[in-house]
Amino acid sequence: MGTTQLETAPEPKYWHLKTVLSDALDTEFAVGEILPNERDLAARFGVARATLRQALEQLELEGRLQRRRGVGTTVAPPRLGVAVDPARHTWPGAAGDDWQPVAASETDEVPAAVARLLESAPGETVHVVRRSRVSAGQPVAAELLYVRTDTVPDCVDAAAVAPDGHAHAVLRALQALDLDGQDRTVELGSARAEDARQLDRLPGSPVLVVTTRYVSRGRTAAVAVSTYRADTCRLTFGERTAQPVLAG
Amino acid sequence: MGTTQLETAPEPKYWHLKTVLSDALDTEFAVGEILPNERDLAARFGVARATLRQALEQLELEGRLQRRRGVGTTVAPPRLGVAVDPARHTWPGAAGDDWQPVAASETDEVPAAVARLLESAPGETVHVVRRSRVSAGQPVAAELLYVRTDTVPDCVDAAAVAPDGHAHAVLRALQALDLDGQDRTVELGSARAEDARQLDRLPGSPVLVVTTRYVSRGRTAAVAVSTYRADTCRLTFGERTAQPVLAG
DNA sequence: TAGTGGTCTAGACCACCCA
DNA sequence: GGGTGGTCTAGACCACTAC
Repeated sequence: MGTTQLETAPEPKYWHLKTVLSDALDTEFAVGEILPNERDLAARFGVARATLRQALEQLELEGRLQRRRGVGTTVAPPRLGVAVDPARHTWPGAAGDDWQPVAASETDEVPAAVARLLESAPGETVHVVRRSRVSAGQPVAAELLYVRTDTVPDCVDAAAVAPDGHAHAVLRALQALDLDGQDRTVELGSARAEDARQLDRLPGSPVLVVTTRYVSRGRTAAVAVSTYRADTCRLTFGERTAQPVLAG
Repeated sequence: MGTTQLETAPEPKYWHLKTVLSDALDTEFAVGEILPNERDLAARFGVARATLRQALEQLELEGRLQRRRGVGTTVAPPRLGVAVDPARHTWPGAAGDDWQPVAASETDEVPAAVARLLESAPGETVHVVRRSRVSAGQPVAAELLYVRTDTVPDCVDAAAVAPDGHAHAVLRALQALDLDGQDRTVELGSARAEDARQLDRLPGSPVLVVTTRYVSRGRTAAVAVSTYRADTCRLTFGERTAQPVLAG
């Protein structure tokens, strides 16, 4: 055994590539700068395009790169810190929140997980309000807010009154109720078609799914499913919002 | 124009495959059951293995599947709800927390983002404690806890005293301090080699990175970077821990 | 040793953006 | 129309697990 090989870890090519590219991004590129195209990069590193893409995908996942079909690959700015409920225990739609209602309707198509949280019977209809959150000029999150019909009884006819009045009627009705509290979960998901469109991403892009439960009079009155772009967002809890990022 | 084609959305094959597989998982498979291998599945659906894998990767990302090299692909159980600080404002290592110290040392290799939070000078050494979190019998998170040396001055020599005493000495010293508060961020990352090993995953697997800042006497005393398995974990904030999942 | 998922290749075509 | 990233193919070999 002449060859002393300590830890001949056969590091995958794409992994090594990712490291090299990551270092290059730190030292040789500025935010917003366009990288060479994938075919050229692959040739330069002597790998197949698929392998190069595997490295780029990881870097995009970590928020280091931004890729747009027909345009190119650019160096992404640091992730945007977005506050998830700034410790204000308020209903959605309260004065000063960062969401804009987009549409609203009444439906009985409630995802099973949401129906369970709402304690709604199968087939029971609920209000559903689609909202959008914009921060620093770009869309960061899409939301579906599910509200039990019986918690906002005054809204039953309000929908018919104004063309876009339904969303506002529901949100306004919520403000009048007591809010006992809220709790929240965060998990990884992939953007469904409609959310992806709203977030200006491709379907299947990684997203952070925040599920918020609003409790009133000891019962779950509403459930919000908020879908944040995982590539560009850093969710913040508490006071801090400024600092950049650690990922990867 | 005889062909009336409303929205001929050319849905990618892997996307459609994902939908089909997802439905099949709901109706025809039980948790823990082993799927046919990738080559057979690809043949059955008439696609290349790479395409089939693209669908499987998404389903794994959403926590629906679990894949292990040399073994096979199994149906994953619902994601595990793990509480991220149950609203108890305590130092890490407080009685009853779910973390186990693994190792500790003093180092000056502090990630830039952490150094910024700690307000530590470049080259300044800090204590770093590696911890592990196990829930329901499986590892769910790996953590690196960075503590300013000057906030726990009694630890300088404690490290030499006991073989594994360093970690405990640092954690014990923290308990004696006043804790003004903490704040937190959550973002998507990919597991680095050491974390991946600790989490029983491959390097690069998607993880949820929780960065917690501990403030004492108006200064940042410690920063914890906790890396949770994104495929198996749902982070919970607040009281709720039980309910299953919505993702994808 | 046989079977699994993980990596990699060298092509091809498509959808999209912009000049 | 030319260039970009996105999808897809049909192979090959490797690393790991279990028998």
